[in-house]
Amino acid sequence: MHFSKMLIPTLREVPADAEAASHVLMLRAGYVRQLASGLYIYLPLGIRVMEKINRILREEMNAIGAQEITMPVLHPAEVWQETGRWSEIGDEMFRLKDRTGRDMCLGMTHEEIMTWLAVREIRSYRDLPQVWYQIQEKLRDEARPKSGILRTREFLMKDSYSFDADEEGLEKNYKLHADAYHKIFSRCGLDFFMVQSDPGMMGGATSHEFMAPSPAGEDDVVFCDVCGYAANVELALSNPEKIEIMEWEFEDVHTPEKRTVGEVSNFLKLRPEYFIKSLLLISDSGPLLALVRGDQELHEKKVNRIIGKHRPASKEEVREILGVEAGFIGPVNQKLRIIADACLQDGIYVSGANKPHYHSKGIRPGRHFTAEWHDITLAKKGDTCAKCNALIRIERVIEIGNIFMLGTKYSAPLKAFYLDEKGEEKPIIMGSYGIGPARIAAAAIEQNHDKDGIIWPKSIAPFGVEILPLNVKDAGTMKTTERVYNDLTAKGIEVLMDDRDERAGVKFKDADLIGIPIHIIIGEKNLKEGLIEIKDRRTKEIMKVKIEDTIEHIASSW
RNA sequence: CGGGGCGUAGCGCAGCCUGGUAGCGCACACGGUUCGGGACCGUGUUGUCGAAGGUUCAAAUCCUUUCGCCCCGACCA
Repeated sequence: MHFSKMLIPTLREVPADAEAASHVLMLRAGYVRQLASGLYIYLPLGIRVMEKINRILREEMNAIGAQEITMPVLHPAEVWQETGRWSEIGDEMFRLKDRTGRDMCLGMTHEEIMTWLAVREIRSYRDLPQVWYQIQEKLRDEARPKSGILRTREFLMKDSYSFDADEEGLEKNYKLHADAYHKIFSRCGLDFFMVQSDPGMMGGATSHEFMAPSPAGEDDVVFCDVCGYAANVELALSNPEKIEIMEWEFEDVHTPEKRTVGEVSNFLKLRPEYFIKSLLLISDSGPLLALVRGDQELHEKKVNRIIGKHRPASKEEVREILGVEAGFIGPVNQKLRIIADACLQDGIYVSGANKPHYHSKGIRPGRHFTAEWHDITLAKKGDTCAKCNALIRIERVIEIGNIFMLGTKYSAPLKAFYLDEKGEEKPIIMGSYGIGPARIAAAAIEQNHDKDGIIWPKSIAPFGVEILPLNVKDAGTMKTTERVYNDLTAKGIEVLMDDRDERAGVKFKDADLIGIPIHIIIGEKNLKEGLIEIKDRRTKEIMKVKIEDTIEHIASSW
């Protein structure tokens, strides 16, 4: 491919709207352009990268017996109404009506439609298992598109769905997908790992996410380097730092105008770890008190799993329900249901005395109050592993893939049943598995770039080699360039030739920005000695090689 | 949806506070010199100042409304 014939609009300056490294570099190097918030145009270089990634996806999916099909992006509402998600999902779903007034939506995922197909085409246990996948656009009206192509409103997704007769079948397909995903992300040159995750609105019991470490990510993951425990902080279990137990006697202490843990802690000269933070929550079944240690944060999703939908009470509600101002509430003598973080079972604490401007010191959990004990705090630095007690690590990551065991969540309401060997009707057991190719590309850049530009892993680079003839007006240079270009092309290596009549500096800068892993530099001085240069984009090391040995050198480093 | 920031030439920005003929750099066009890390000199082209309404003799600038984009948070199959 000739550079001069390709649309590669590189930018010298950093676009004002871009923040994340991958976003800045994809714009500057001419891979994408933004149409509107969360909507991107992929330019020729961008398409090449996406196609490289998609090819790897297809190869690995086909290798586990998955079959590619395609699904419409426009869906009738009825299918989504049958599973209840039409009403469960809010503004994130793009909805519209067709000309006859029929409710429609744009597909944000395809469980319903895949199941719809399974309902019609799978009758017998003999038809199972099946794994179907597609690489198609998904549309979601994201509350906040961000970081370039990392979170967009329209995006490509490889989504596969497994259909099995029983749980063992599902587990097998789940494992096959987990293994395939490991291969896919390794082949794409990513640093990644698999963690336990919260199934969220997908439903189902077990799910894992594949995460690529990067400061541009949106999730935090807890790791234990000792036992290997890895989980999204959305559900990660951990033990807060242990504290020395103080043998205080129970007493009420005057704490005028001191309301927050910070204020009381300063006033009494006691570390926040010795406080119980009492929070009044309003759930569907009424008000209740949630207790966490003073240095901990309540984790809403964990609480959600215990009491269902809830919200924090307003200041007025606290006064109405508990009869005291928010800063002075505590667990002692409460008639409300109390859920408390498990770490509070041990120790002696300070908390609100349930009367204005007083706190109680010497509160002994179990004696002065009782509660339902759960892990309801957000895992944080300094906590120890819930499994092996080693110190945990927290890392920021980009979610690049996920796998869910769905069970019968979709097959039951949509009536996707099959007949087993005994002629009994049973629901199909399903799994769903997603990968975002654009996130692979973005994560690859986040993990592989330097101040000069992108450094693509070979497997997903838009071209294998870029040739830089420094002076296109020199006949000798161009003769050698053509020769090398043709030889490499004949070897099946994709080559970008910078045939523009530009100064050498411009070509070097653009080549570094674009990030093709190997550059072949052809200049007049070296040519006189029969040499060309091969440069490694990552290390910037340059090797001078005889013209006739070029192909061999490239091939051997492939 | 809450908080913050920004919309002026293709890109990056100044001008706004204190109203008075819209600027700078890059890019682009032409001429010349240059030619291995985003060259230099000269000449030139490019704008509904996001939009609407208002105040004023006069609005990029002040006021009101509105739209868009970015960041933080909430949310995120």
